[in-house]
Amino acid sequence: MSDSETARYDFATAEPYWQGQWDKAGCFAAEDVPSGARPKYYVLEMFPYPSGKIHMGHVRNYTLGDVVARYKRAQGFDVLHPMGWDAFGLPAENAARENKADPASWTYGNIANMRGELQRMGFSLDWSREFATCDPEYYGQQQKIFIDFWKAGLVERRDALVNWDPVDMTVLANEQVIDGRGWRSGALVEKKKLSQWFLKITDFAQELLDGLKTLERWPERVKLMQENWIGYSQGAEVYFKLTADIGDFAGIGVYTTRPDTLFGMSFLAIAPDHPLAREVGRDNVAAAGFIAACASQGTSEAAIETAEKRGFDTGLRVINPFNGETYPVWIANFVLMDYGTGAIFGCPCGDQRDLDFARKYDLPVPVVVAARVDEVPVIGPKALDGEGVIVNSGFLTGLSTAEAKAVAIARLVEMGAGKGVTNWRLRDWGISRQRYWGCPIPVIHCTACGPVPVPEHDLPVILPRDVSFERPGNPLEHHPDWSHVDCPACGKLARRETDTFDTFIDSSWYFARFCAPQSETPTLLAAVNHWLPVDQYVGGIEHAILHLLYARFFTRALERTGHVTVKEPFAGLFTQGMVTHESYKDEGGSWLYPEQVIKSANGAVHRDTGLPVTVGRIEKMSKSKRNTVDPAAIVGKYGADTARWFVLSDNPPERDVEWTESGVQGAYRFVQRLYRLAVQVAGERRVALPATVSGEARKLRQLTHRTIAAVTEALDSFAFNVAVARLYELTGALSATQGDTDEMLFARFEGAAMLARLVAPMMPHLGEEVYGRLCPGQGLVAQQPWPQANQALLVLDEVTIAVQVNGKLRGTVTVPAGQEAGPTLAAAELAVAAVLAGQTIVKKIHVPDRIVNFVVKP
RNA sequence: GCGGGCGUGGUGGAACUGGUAGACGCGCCGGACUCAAAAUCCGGUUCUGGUGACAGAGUGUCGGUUCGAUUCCGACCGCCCGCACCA
Repeated sequence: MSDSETARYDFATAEPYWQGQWDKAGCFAAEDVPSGARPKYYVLEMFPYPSGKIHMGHVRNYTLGDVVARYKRAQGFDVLHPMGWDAFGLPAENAARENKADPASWTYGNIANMRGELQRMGFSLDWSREFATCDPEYYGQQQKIFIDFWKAGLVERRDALVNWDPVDMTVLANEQVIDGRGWRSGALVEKKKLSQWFLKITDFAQELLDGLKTLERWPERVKLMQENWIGYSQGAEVYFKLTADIGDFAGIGVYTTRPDTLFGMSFLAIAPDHPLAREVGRDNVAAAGFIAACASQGTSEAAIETAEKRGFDTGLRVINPFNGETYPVWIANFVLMDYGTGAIFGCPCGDQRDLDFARKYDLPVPVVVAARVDEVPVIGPKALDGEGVIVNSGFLTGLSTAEAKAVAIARLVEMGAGKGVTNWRLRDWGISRQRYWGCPIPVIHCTACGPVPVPEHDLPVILPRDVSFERPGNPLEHHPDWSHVDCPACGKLARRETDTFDTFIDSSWYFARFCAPQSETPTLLAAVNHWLPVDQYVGGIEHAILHLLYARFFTRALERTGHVTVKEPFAGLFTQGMVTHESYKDEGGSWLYPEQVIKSANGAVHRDTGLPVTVGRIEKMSKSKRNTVDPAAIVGKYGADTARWFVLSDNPPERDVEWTESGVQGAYRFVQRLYRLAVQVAGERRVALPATVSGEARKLRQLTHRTIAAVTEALDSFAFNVAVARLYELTGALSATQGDTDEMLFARFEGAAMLARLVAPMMPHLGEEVYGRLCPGQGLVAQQPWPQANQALLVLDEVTIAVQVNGKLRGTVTVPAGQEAGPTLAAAELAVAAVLAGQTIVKKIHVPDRIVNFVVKP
């Protein structure tokens, strides 16, 4: 055999060929409502935004999911593994403004290109389920869902303050406001009150919190982040009477988690945008000035001055219900209007912020918390915000802080001055966006009837394509006639809502639509009933809160409105790390692409100029730093399997992986090595399993079966890098074997065939190629069951165990596996006789098949 | 500030419920093949001392529990992530 010529794996031919074979055999197609009896497994990766090209993050994300999908399929599961496009969003509008491109054409063009790139990776996807969220067939169903939510009381319309960019004439998300200016226009952002649609996620706050406990296969830190975001807190609402009414106000409601410290009150503070503050500002110029100063604080100087607490004494006084004394009312910049009631009672001894404030304005600091009853502490610069004993507090004195909370609340209720309440950090979800490229909100505004839902027979409300991006602002508002419609209720001329949905809605139910993407209802109950929840969801940690929380809420709302039958969408979640790369700068400080840099022993130089290049930090691949590697180029040079193998092999998938050229070359070497091995073994004489297998051949068989067990365990626990290591090991051992006895030929063939099947979830094309050569005519690896380790071969014949003296390794001894203590200890003693000479053995420890330890003294 | 996580060779990392630390990959060193190169194959590679068998040290630092600690406990140092005046 001329191995140098024939034994070169031509991935460029093989990869498309096997993709065609899978397609022809329908390997990855699932049914909406399966007729078979196989158990179901739904694998889903977060679907991509169609930016135009796939990047390495996609390669990693979809490779991880694909390994799971292929592995579960081999284990006999009926696997659903779909793909689609998160296709609405601002980049399409920006492209329209910059290149005069139509957002729809731009988006669908990008999708076509990315679909091709994904298909070249050989992912085991059911492409017949593909959809884009900008398809009217999808977003029309979403409009139906919205109307159902509305009918179920989960939708509200109310005024809200938004970040308004006066140049772009659009609403900005918080993260689009940089130093108080719009990220695109650079204009100073205004706070503007707009009538907006809200989904009542807070109705589910308790359920969303409790539900986290049921998510056993979610990363702890994601659950913790959601828990903090939901922000459960328990406390009391306390009502303070004003000594004199002002306007319509006779008193102020305050939320506190520390009703036990009410006797330690020093002042009451309200938020600058509290209605009472505005009332005070009406005829108090100084107060109005302070309030205005606080309002502008939200912008550029905010970052600098955050720590500085400032206040304004209104001159008003309130009465503490517990001790009847009066306290001043301040307006304070650190009190937030949208948490609790927008007002606090200040207890400087038990709260650091209150203490800072009291010190600054020279307010009293009554001491009401102590470590012990008989010890009244002196308050320095630190407040006593922990647990303790209540002192100087009338009927609460002597109680623990926990007891005092309950007693205080009971007394407040008795007095009619307050009650125990639960508070949440979570806010309702504002879903209106003044944007074009999104799902139209299916509402008609009538001056007589108010907002009216678009009747179901008029759905979908289709996004018009004849829009102009010449003017700033939302093109839907400028459209000559789109918004002019008759009111569905009274028939008079009315106006269509021109806002579109937050695109997070699009991704909040796509997993349910994938179960039956052609359904004429948003979901097909029989299908979602079968497939949901998603068994394994894979995506980036950056979605730990928003997307994953919205999807959890949406699923509960869909359940309430009868669209799905589960409460949690994702039973298992895996969050993968980022793909990183070195960054490079030339002498002028400009970023360089990796392919512009040549590295040698004396440092890095520019490919064209030969000038020195600075090698910078390893950072997440990003276009701005030019440290990107294009998957298409890698696939062209090394093939899809090499790219897949590399992203799996280098480190645990939850961590960031650094893309290195030498690492990829290593992966490519392995591809070729495995292929050569297979060609060699395929050319050998084929024998049946001999009656007995011993010696080297038996050892090889044992390694093969240990590898099956180890790879199976590694895949079950997402330890793909460990699976890779075990496969390298088996390949190395197979290459090293010699001899052509029947037993060796059998052992080698078995090892190679198992290797093909074990490697197939990770490198599916090579797996087919190798399996096809070894086992011609036996079908596709993609349709083979997962190999089972032969238990008899997992039991070792003999073991080499460590022999320690006083816990230090002094030798090893090889004994039959499972041998009992007596003979093992005797052999061990012999092995370390030199060390034991002249010592007295105090104790002999024997852990079967593991270790022997002699405790000695002179 | 609050909450969470992580520290292992030159490097990415492995190590089951405490039981031979460094699997496997990358890099590096040496060798084979070749006119040469590429490709491939073989050997070595934690550190220190020694030609060597071997000896000593070693999983961020210090201490504890144990026959035995990368693993368990305590304190400290460093790095990363999330939230951020949430009353």
